[in-house]
Amino acid sequence: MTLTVNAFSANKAGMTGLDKEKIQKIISSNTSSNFQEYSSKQIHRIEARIKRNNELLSRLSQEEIAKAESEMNLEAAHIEAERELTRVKVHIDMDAFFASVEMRDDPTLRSIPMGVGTDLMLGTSNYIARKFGVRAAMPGFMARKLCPELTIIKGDYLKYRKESSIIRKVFDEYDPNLESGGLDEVYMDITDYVAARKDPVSRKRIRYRGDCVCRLPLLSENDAINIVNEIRFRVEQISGLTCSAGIASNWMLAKICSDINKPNGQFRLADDKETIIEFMRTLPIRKVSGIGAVTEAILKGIGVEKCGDLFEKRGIIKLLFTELSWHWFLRVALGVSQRGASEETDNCLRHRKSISTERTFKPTIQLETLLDTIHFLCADLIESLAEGNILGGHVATLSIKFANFDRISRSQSANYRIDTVDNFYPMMERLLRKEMKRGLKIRLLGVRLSKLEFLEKETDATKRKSQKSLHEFLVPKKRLSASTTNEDSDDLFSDQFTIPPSEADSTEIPSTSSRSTIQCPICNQNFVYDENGKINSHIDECLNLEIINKMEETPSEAAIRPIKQAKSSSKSSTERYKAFNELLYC
DNA sequence: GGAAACCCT
DNA sequence: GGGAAGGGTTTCC
Ligand SMILES: Nc1ccn([C@H]2C[C@H](O)[C@@H](COP(=O)(O)OP(=O)(O)OP(=O)(O)O)O2)c(=O)n1
Ligand SMILES: [Mg+2]
Ligand SMILES: [Mg+2]
Ligand SMILES: [Mg+2]
Repeated sequence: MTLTVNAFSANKAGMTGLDKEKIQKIISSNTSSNFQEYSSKQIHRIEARIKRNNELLSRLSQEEIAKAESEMNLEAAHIEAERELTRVKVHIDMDAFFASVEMRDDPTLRSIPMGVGTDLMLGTSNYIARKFGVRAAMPGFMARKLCPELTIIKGDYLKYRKESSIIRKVFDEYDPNLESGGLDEVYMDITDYVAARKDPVSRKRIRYRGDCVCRLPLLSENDAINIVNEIRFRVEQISGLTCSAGIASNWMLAKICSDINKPNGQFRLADDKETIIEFMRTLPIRKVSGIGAVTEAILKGIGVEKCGDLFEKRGIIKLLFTELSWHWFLRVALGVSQRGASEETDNCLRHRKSISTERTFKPTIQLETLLDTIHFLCADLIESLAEGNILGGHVATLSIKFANFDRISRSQSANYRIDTVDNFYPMMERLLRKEMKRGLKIRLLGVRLSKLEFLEKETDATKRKSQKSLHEFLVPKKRLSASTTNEDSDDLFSDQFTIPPSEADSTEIPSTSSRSTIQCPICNQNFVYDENGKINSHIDECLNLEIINKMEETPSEAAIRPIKQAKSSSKSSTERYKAFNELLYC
């Protein structure tokens, strides 16, 4: 049996038609034996699972399988009865997000292959680099072998986070209850918006600063496709960044669709059962969010490669997997989202569940240095709590990665609130000392707080959506009504972008207005009405200035960075973190 | 409750 | 020579 575990999913956007053999060769020939052993261990584990599955399978009688299959048929009928085809679900995902931001801000990067990250790891790459096989989650040094010309930019996480909040204001207008999946993507339900928008809306151009591409004013139609085009267009105007969208009757499908015409494109999957089932029939399972490298390999081990196979093999699947899993697999196969009469009473806004920080460094066994490292990590984490209105946590976890890449975690609950270095560090120290007895070199340490307590302020910014679980992906949670969502008082664009769908943007000159002067909605400067071009370009500049100001509002020191070194306010910490800093790779 | 193995960006 | 960092859920004990 030859097992393939694809660490990288096949055919990522912008990576079709690549010489995968050649790329794989270059990757393997640059893999250290250390990492190779780690990968082999992973593969062996999966092989063992596949073998076990096959043994279980060989002991099953045809009757048992037939019975399971008919039970699945029943289940499928239930799912089918709940198939929801009337919602307009949209997934929007920024194109090469981190890389696009860097390209926007430095024109010299626009025409060359580049990646964002470090020599050790890339967070993403631009589409030029993808042609060489360079992609997210690939070490920078490997990427250089594939593409010697590659420029690697160290990212600025704070910048991306700010960018994320800027574009989200556009999405918010179309669905105030949108759910976020990471910095660069959102899940929306624009059914109500589409229904509410009766008349075409004309919007004036808002040019992003710099020499980005600008387009003419937009006059949008009112169907889903045009509205999503409009959303993407406005995102580009406000940010200078492109995105791609998927439109379908549920989020699982929409997410898959947003990748189809990436970059800067969109795809709509028709909302009828036949189209959906045919779409799923030939769709590689890995495309589904929630099916990763391991599940792909395990399913392949029982002959499942396409989502359609999940239905074909439903009998054995029911017998080999947990109920949650087989149920979800079945829904995936059918491409079904349900929206039953019984909705979860549960919320849709939720607090984050944990906060963590970790560092990779040159493997060491020196206790002092390691202790200083966790001291730094603890201090860093405690310091970052305020930003998220977190008071502290009741569970502290130490994460260790040994030189051979094996990872363990050790956690401890407390009946008091862990909220200072003084009541955090000692716990971590104790846990670390215990594990040091193994006498193994360590390459990463991390600390985490969970069971968090929050400073209860009614600001939505402190809350976040839960990650969609297998089940939730297909069964949407009940949404808050729009009226329960508060306006951010410090929202720069609150005047511009909270206008009901039927009205035009305030950046557009009201055609019904007979006033002879008009006020810039941002700086309140007055303009004579017929100086049309003048006010428009003024507002452009004003808006752009706002964005720039906002970016500069928080100094780069303030929050998360991709790689943070130990810096300190006091001399003693400078000394304390010295050895640790020297071991940091970046 | 704790730990590991998945998953996602 | 070198393989990240942040967050989540599910499963097993
Ligand atoms: N393993 C990963 C994957 C992603 N990211 C970061 C960098 C990406 O820019 C951003 C968004 O992830 P996407 O998966 O959406 O990838 P991109 O936006 O970069 O590219 P695409 O155009 O394929 O969406 O998250 C990361 O740090 N590490
Ligand atoms: Mg993206
Ligand atoms: Mg994304
Ligand atoms: Mg997947």
